[in-house]
Amino acid sequence: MAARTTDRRDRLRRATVAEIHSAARTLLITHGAAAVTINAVAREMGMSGPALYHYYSSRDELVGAVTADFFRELTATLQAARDAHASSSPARRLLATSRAMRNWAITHPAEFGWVFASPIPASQERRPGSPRYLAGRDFEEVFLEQVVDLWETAPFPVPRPEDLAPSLRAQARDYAAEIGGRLPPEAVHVFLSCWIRLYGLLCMEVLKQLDFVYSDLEPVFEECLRDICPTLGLEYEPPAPAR
Amino acid sequence: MAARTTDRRDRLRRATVAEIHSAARTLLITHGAAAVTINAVAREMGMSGPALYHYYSSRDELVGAVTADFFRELTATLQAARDAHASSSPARRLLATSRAMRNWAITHPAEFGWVFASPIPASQERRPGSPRYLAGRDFEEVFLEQVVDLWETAPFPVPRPEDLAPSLRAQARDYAAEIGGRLPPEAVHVFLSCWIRLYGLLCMEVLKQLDFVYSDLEPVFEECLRDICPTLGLEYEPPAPAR
DNA sequence: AGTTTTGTTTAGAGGCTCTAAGGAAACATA
DNA sequence: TATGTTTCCTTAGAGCCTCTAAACAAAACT
Repeated sequence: MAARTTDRRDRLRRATVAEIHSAARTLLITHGAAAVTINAVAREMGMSGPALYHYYSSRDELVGAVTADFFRELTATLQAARDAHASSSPARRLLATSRAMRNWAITHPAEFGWVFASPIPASQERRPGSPRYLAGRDFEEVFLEQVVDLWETAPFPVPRPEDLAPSLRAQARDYAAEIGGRLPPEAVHVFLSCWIRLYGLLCMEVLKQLDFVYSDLEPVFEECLRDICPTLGLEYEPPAPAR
Repeated sequence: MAARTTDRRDRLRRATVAEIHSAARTLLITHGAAAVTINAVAREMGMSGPALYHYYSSRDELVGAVTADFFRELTATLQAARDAHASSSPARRLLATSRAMRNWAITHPAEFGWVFASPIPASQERRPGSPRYLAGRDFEEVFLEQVVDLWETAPFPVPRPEDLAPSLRAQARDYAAEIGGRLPPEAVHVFLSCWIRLYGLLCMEVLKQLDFVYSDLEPVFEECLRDICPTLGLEYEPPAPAR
């Protein structure tokens, strides 16, 4: 039976791919990004180097696939946080989602750093259609959808169109179209302002650009959240104390 | 005469070091960070690879030295911008310095990216005392000194100490001590909040983390400046139009 | 049973970092 | 001026990497 054996092959291939990713991740965590080489990954799983080229056509492609994995894991974590607060207020839900993001970042520093200070920046894997790109979209969507929800139920204040710089307005309009017009350009701009602050802070934390002064950035992060809340018309609430 | 010939040797050595840095920079700009290898740099200047090990004991050390170069160049640019506005208001001076930073970043994307998304993150060159570390200090100092000046002539509002999270207060106090007590901890915190926003935005721009929506970040940067100004008790002024 | 597809292996070309050993020039000194 | 020393640079090579090519085993299809 063609279908069954194809299935079986597929299963084996999938298992191998999973093992490759797992080996790569182990190497990343234990020996850093530079240690994730085709040869080392193969060695880790008792194979000889060139065999991996039957699964990925280059090291960059492997890196991109692993990155997409991490992205998806982060996205799933965010969705779980969101769902755990499905019946809370939008403010509490968005705060929980944001905190889940930082929590994943600091509990998975190697993975987060790998994704965001990617060793493979402008090359192959950032083009539309790549696994990495698609995973990034889904990630972003978790926040976007909550802001859309917010916008529809309790619209936050936005600047007048004429107060936005022309080039900014054009770019916001393009993006608004790209997300299916779920937000008007001005609301897109507010969303992105918040996003930049949140995301920027995490990137700096993970790139250790603030080490020279702050080692514990949790209160800085909370302050950032507190700052952002009014922009989205939300009421800040401190995190639930550890239980 | 011993002194003269030693001088001569020193001069030659310095010239070679300069040529090494220049070759490395050319490679960085034209072929990206990965192309800056010991071998390629040597080849670029008609030498054979191992010769470079008479100047730097490892690739990492060369990378660190070049990074420090870039840092110093950026710092000099900032100082020039500051000095060009020596007689302007503190607000105008600080805005000019900030804009000079972004200007250097976008006119030298390879160098800025090299410095901030450093290919050599936690390793050797980030320890205190390294060229890279010292250069980073001088860089930071350009902004710090202006904020100190501001604090002394027109103190900006700061949170009450009891409004800062305890761990934050402790960290701010340490840093305040490190800069010779020129700012009280609360003012340190305000300074750093601004710094994080400015610097974070530039890092994200240069890491192309915002490409998915904004390609021209100039207006976003201006908006960030406008946002920061009141925090430091300054009046925002738009940039002088290009002449 | 024979053919194709798939997964793997070894061999190897060409790159990299970095060490080791040797030669040549410039300098210091008798 | 002749001799020793320091400095700079070379080639050789070990060991890592990516990636290609060719050979071979095994499973799947016909």
